[in-house]
Amino acid sequence: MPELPEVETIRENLRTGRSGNPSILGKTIHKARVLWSRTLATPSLEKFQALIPGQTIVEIQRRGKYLVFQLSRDFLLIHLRMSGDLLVEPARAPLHKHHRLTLTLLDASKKLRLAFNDPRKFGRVWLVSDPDEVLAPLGPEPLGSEFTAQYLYQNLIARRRQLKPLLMDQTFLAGLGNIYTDEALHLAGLHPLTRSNTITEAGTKRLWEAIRHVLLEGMRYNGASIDWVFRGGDFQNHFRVYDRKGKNCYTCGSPIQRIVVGQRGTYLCPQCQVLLIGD
DNA sequence: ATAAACGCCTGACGGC
DNA sequence: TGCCGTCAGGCGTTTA
Repeated sequence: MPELPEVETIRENLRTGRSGNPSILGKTIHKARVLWSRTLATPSLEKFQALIPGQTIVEIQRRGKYLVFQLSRDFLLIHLRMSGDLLVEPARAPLHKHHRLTLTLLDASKKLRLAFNDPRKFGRVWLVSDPDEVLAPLGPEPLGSEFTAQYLYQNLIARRRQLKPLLMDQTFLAGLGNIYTDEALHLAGLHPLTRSNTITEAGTKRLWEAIRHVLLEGMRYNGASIDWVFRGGDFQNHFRVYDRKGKNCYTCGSPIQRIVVGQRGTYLCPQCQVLLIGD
């Protein structure tokens, strides 16, 4: 579900507070409850419940699609996968059916609860002393200084993969998912099945700009809110191709096509994104 | 090296 | 109304 812009939106809301709830920065964790055991990737339940109490939330970072909670001693990493979300609620509120892990937080005035809600149970939580134990395999941040058009070109031509699955490979680039990849490829005028080694420098430049553009646009609209997981974003009203099968391309008017690439629904404009057979 | 198939899960939706 | 197939913002493992 959430891709980089949605994760960034959640991070910002947790840091600054939202809808009546305060920021969770500076709060101390009192108790951990794990309601679906597989949600906890590491360590064991016993160690987790022993290590968490007393640790303060110092800062919240993001790396790719991971949320990285810097605690006073350890790091708490959360990946929301397809359907996860993080909610701040009163500690005494009834437990929602889909809550998988909760942390009660001590506030000066009242008790709060940070709840990991995840209907499909794909999300995972790690408590580690070094975040690189989990994050090391990730590729660069698409909005970071390391990710230049030249870097992208060199790495695209070094492989012979289909563009879309390669862009969604988190070890190649960290943060793009199904929606933003389709949006970026359309904006760049590239077919998702294009072989990465056949791309031109000009095509790479368009792709690099498109990736950054759609991510920044997504963040500007606080991410996309689709399906039953509503988080207040608005980017779903600005999709150019995603979920627009049969509707007209805003650029050329052709009907948007839906194909399957790498087992994922893929939307493209057949007029704007022509597959060039090369190499 | 690359990619397909499948598993992990619940829920919404459309067709009959 | 109920049943069934399909689909869903992700990713790890196995197989080809």
